Amino acid sequence: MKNKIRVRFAPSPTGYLHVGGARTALFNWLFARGQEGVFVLRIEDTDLARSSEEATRVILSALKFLGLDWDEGPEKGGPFGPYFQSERLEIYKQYAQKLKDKGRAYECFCTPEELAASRKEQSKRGEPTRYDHRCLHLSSEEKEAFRAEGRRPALRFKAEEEGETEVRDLIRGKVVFDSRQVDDFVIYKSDGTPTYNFAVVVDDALMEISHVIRGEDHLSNTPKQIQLYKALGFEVPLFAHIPMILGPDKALLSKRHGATSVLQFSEEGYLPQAMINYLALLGWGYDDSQTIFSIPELVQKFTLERVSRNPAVFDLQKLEWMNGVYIRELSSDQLYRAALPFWQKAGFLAEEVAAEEREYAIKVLKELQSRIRLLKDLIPHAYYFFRDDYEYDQAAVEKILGGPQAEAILNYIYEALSALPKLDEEHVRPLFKAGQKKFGVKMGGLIQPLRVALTGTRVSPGIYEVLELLGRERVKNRIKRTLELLQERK
RNA sequence: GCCCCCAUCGUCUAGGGGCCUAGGACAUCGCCCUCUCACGGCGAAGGCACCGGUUCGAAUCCGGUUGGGGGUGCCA
Repeated sequence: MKNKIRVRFAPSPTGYLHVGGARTALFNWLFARGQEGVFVLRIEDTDLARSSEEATRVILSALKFLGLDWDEGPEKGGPFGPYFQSERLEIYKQYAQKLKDKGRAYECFCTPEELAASRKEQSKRGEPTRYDHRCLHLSSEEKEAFRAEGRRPALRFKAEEEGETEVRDLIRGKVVFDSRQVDDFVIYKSDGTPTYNFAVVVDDALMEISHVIRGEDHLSNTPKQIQLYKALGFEVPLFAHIPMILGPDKALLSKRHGATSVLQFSEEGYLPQAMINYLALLGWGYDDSQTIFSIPELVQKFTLERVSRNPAVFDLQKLEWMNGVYIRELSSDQLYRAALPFWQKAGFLAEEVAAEEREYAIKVLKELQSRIRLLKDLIPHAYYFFRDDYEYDQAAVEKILGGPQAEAILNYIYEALSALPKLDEEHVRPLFKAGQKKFGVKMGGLIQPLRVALTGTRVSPGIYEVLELLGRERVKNRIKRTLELLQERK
């Protein structure tokens, strides 16, 4: 069981799961699934003030929405638990003590103000900002004096004084840092909780993580962590730092660029397959021609070697396009199930849907399927299929129904339709043909006024489909209502 | 300030010395299909940041410049 591939996703529950985190989770998941490895989920909630259970729940449900299932972690357990850092505090304490015993950690009584002043000085002199070792050789008397002042010490790691620290990165190759860049950083805060850099090393080592796949923002901190691994006698894992995701302005993607929460995308009607496919393509590519990948295909084809090194701009338009692709791939039953919550929310369908209504809904969906990119588009696009109280688009009324013949045309269609045995293309088409001659217009000259009358808009599925779906009663009522509207306008 | 990473069409990318007069996808524009809108089909425009090397030959290798991103916290 040694040398088994184990990866982890370790979010801190301080908010929702954003697309950057989702992409990191995805790459870990793909790597694990493709290598028969284990995907661990660990919650990094050491910052009690900012972490919440609610955020944890939201993150879990976002991962579930995407279909990124974990082998060990919350709700699952596993042999390397607990998987919440807040439940591992005793463990960190032990390893901190170990460092102290080895002389690789020491108490520091400096105040934040003192540290800031020192950094400012160093920066002014053009030197790297690092801890000045002020508390490295404190005598017990000096420590007592500080304690008497009421100062609580933090614990600092005694970093290496010289040499180089190498990060072996599967995506970037060997990255070398001058060890002097690594200062004596804090591993335990004065409030008695471990810092990120310390807890992450202890956890990754104890959980036997073989590959640390995470955002590039962690690359610069990696030498610190490697020094910790070595000081603690742990084996150093392999790293893979994946590029950041940026907004259109090339700044780090954040809320101010719009929706970045996975669950929010779900609420707007993005499909998980589309999210996965799009996210996979942000920072990873396969060959020169393929952009649509099924999830099994991604699992099979994903490799860290093909992850790109440069940051990627999040392109919402491409995601939307891709969502449209996946919507068009859905079977009518799948599409119905996806649409149901949206139409129920809009009041188009009841909680319990009768068989007949379901059948009607599926027919409407069939017409709308190629016309939408997000499930939420289904609400405005389907309004007139479910409700009679649609509004008329003013521009459409002006332009299409404003002509001198509009009333006559609608009257003609009203009469002609009433006489037809069935409102399908076969029966209706000849009627339009005749109308063309009668009014000296093209097909559109008849169809557009009818469309506006029936839907209130200039955009809809084909007119024959609309007629058939609405049925004779509704069609007649709507034409009549439109004619009344035209009367009023005079 | 110091350190690290990165650099191919507007965007995501293919490319890893000659197969490149640089390929694909989204977006844009045009044409076709057509009752509108989509879908679909066809086509166009658009890029190797710059400067030096190395080489018979550089998008590809090396160095520098510039630009972007990240880190530098008792946040993660």
